[in-house]
Amino acid sequence: MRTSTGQPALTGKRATSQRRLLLDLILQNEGHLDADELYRRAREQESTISLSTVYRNLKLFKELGLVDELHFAEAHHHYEAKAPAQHHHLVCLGCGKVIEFTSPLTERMKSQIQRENDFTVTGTEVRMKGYCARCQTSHTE
Amino acid sequence: MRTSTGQPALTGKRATSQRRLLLDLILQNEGHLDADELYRRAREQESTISLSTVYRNLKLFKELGLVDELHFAEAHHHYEAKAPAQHHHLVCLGCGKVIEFTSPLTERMKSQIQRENDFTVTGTEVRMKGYCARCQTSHTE
DNA sequence: GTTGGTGCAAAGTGTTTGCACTCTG
DNA sequence: CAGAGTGCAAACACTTTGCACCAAC
Repeated sequence: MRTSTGQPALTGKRATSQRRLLLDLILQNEGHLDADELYRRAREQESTISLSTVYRNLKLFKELGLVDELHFAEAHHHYEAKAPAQHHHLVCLGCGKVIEFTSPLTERMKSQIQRENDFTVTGTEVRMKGYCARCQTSHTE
Repeated sequence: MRTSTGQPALTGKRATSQRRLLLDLILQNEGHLDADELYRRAREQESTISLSTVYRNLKLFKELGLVDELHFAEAHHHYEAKAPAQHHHLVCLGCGKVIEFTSPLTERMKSQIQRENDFTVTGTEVRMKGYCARCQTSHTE
C-alpha cells in the first residue's frame, strides 16, 4: 500500500521501493521491531526483499537519525522510529511486554549528572525491569 | 595467585579452579569486562582454560546474581560484579570512557513508575551518552 | 564412584560484506 | 548511463552445545 506518510529526509539517498517500504513500516509501527520482524513484514509486500537490505537500511536510518536502536537483554537489537518526545522502557520479565513511559525526573537527573561530571549529555535512556500486574500474581514468591 | 577474596555463594556448585579464578577476576576488577577480555586475563593464570568455560560460568554467575550483564551498543556484552549499591553509566561518545554514577532521583523515579503502571520493578538501569569535558572541546560544533 | 564441569570442535545466532546485476536520479 | 542500492551466498563475530574425559564432592 506504501502509505506514504509524507516521508522525511532521505537527504541525497535514493528512494528505492525497498527503502521507502521499510521506512513506512517503521514509522507506522508504534512499538519496536527487530530486524527479522521488519524483514517478515516487508516481505508481505515485497516478497523478494532481502535481509541484507533490511540491515543496510536500518543502519542508514540510524545514521540519518530516523530511528533509534535499542539494546535489550536479547542478542539482537530493536529499532523504533525516533520519538518526538523522549521516552523510556519498562520491561516485564514475565511476559516480555514493553511499556513506554516518560518522567520529568529524567530531565532533572540529566542536569544533575551533567553538572556533577562536567559532561554534555546528548541522550538518556532509562530501562526498568520487573513484573506487570498480571505476572506478579503468577510469579508469587 | 588466586586472591581468594573470601568468595561468595557458589551454593551447591562445584568450586573448580577455573570457576574460582573467573569469579576472582570479576570481583577484583572495578570496571566491566567482556567475555573475551575475561578469557584473556584468565588464560594468564590458567593457560588451558577455554572460552566455553568462560561463557558457561558467566551464565552461571548471572543466574546466581553475582554479576550483572550490561548491554552497550556493541555486539557483545559486558559483565561487572553485582554492585553493593546500584549505579548507572555515563558513556562518552568521544573517547569511550564510562563513568559510573548514582542519583537519588532514580529511586524516586522507580516508585513513580511502579505506582503509575502497577508494576513491581526489580531493576533500574540509566544510561546517558554525551561528551566529557575533554571531548567537548575537540567536538566543538 | 557419580555426575557436574571442562576442553575441544562443531553448530548456532544475528549481522556484515563481496559480487554481479538493477534501477534511481 | 554512472554509480547507489539490491539479492544472494559466503564470511563474520559472539555465543552455545555435543561429546568424551576429568576431578570435586
